[in-house]
Amino acid sequence: MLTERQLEVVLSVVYEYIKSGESVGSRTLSRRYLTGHSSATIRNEMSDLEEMGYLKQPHTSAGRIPTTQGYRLYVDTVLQRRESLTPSVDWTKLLRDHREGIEGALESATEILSKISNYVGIAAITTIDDIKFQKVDFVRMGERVVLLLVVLNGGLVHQKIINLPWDMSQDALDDLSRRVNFFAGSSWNEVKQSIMEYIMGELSSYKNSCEVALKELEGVILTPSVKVFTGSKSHMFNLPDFQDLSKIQALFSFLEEERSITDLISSCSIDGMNVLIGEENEILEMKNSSLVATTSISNGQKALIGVIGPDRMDYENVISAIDKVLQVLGLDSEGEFK
Amino acid sequence: MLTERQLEVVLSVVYEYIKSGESVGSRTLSRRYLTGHSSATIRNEMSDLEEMGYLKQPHTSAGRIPTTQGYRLYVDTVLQRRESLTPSVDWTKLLRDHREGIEGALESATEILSKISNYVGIAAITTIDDIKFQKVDFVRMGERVVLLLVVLNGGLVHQKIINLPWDMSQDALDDLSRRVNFFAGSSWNEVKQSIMEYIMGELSSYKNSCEVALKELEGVILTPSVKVFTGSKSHMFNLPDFQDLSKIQALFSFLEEERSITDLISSCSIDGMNVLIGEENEILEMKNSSLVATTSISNGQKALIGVIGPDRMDYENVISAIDKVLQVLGLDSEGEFK
DNA sequence: GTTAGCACTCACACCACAAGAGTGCTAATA
DNA sequence: TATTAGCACTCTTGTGGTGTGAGTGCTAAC
Repeated sequence: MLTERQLEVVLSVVYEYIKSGESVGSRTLSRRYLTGHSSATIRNEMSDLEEMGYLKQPHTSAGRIPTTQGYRLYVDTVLQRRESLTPSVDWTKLLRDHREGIEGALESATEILSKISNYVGIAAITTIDDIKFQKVDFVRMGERVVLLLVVLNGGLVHQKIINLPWDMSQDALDDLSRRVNFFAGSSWNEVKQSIMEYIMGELSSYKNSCEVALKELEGVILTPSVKVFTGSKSHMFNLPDFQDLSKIQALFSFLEEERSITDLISSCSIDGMNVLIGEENEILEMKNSSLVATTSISNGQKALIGVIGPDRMDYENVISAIDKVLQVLGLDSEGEFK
Repeated sequence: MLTERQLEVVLSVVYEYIKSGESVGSRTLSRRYLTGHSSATIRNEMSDLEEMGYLKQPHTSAGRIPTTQGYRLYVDTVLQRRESLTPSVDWTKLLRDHREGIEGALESATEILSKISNYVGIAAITTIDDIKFQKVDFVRMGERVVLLLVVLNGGLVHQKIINLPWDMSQDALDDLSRRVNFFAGSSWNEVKQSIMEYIMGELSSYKNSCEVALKELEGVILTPSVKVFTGSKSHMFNLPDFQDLSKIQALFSFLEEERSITDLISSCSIDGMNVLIGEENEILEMKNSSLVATTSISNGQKALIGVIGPDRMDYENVISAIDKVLQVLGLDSEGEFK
């Protein structure tokens, strides 16, 4: 168990290291944070804390930097003490005019988070079980080629090109759409049966094509799909943590793979603020980086908004920034549009 | 005017420099390319060519590297010698062949180009004058909130959230959609008048809201919009041209701004293969980079597919890669490519 | 016009050296 | 017993000198 003073040493090292980016020496601490103690005393404490796993030295005879465990202690303390701070930025203004629907809103959110955190904002939205559709549209693009548009309940729009075995006129397709849309808001399993009956009856001349169309529709609705958004990234080059080409390349190629981001996201199991620090991440490319993100579920969709940055991240600011963005988006309360 | 031998020197320097990435000396040339001449002779030629602006020295007493003018000579020679492959591409076919519509097809194209060229594939599609719509849909998302979906003639899908002054039921919205869709395929100016009349008559109870809705629709249809896609980029870190952090940051932040890419694209005026080398680019961040891209117009849309890389780019490969990608996208009717 | 020869230049890698920051340890101190 | 001052030691970083190799420019000979 840590003494009060030891805790203070760890927190000070983390705080100072986050601020400066350089390893923290005993003298700095004794002058700025623990003014009542000499550097020698603190040196002894630091030595003990290194043995306990909270601090480490980048090389012999350098100052100390936090380990993942040290960051963890800091973050847990911060999260415990957290009070919603007053925003220094006019968020509402930034997000008010997201005219591009939920996807546009998430994209704006990542952009804002990138800007104010100086790290990389990310967001994702995925459908979870028993999603309902709000509107379906079949648009004839050419002979036997149809564009399928599906608006899901939360406002997500999916599009897919499908090929039919037999050509259908736009009128016939409209007929089909109308029939399907009659069930808008019901869950797919309820819908399926009655539509099939209808096809067998009134639309039987297009039976094959309709079956294909509905099969595709079912695929779009039932297949859980993820959409990922990332904010601007190029300012990461300026961080001292990424002066090394290979490090920043690792991060960038990681962020480029949608697949790897969805993996990362799936490790956010807590319903609320998730903080994954450095080595706590399963994924190799993230061992040097951290993820702070909140998840929230509404309308059959799970959304995630967060920030990826170096493990030497300004967790306190990032956490409150995410809080504020969520608040403005209204995602923490209801997934409805205002 | 250049002598035969001078031309050969320039082309050899460009070729060798593209291959090796290091400045090319007179001895290398005399041994590998112009075996009939001594290094001293070539030194003299190089000195002349430097004065003429085709070559330059990174520093005194180093070998020569091409100037923009040198690259230009090389590219023009290559382009002249190339057997012209399928020059025009039917973009509409692209759409049919890909599961995710034209946007998905373009995205795949950038991914493929990134992979096979080792630079960055880019693509863009933009509407040009008098675009026609194929289908319009108004979907009620909440009180006075409507999702507007527009499918343009080429298969581009636009979505936008609009706010109405008065609430409209989904039935009323369907009514409106149906009426608008009656004119699918006509140009907007023809449509506008008759729809307005209809609103004034039969839909007059929703007059205000309908006017707003149509105004927004008009905006979506008439405002020229650009969609930009970029392929994977992180392999660019491996190029010797971007070992400098500041250079690669410049490129990445450039590629991150959709705005700047559209600017770049608009400078591709030739209908066919455009090559913009280094300083030929208007844009500051591209002075060190080059763009190779083809444009083509069909269905009221202008599409572009190309590659961005360092000015020391393997133009020959890139040009044939783009040719090939276009060919595959245009000819393969089953549409699955990897 | 072409070539051999030679002096010169510059980038780069290597080394030694000094300065500075910070540690660990020991002995003195409250 | 806990704390502190003092000191030797370690390691990074920056700097200047030096040697090497690649390549040029120039001149004189072919």
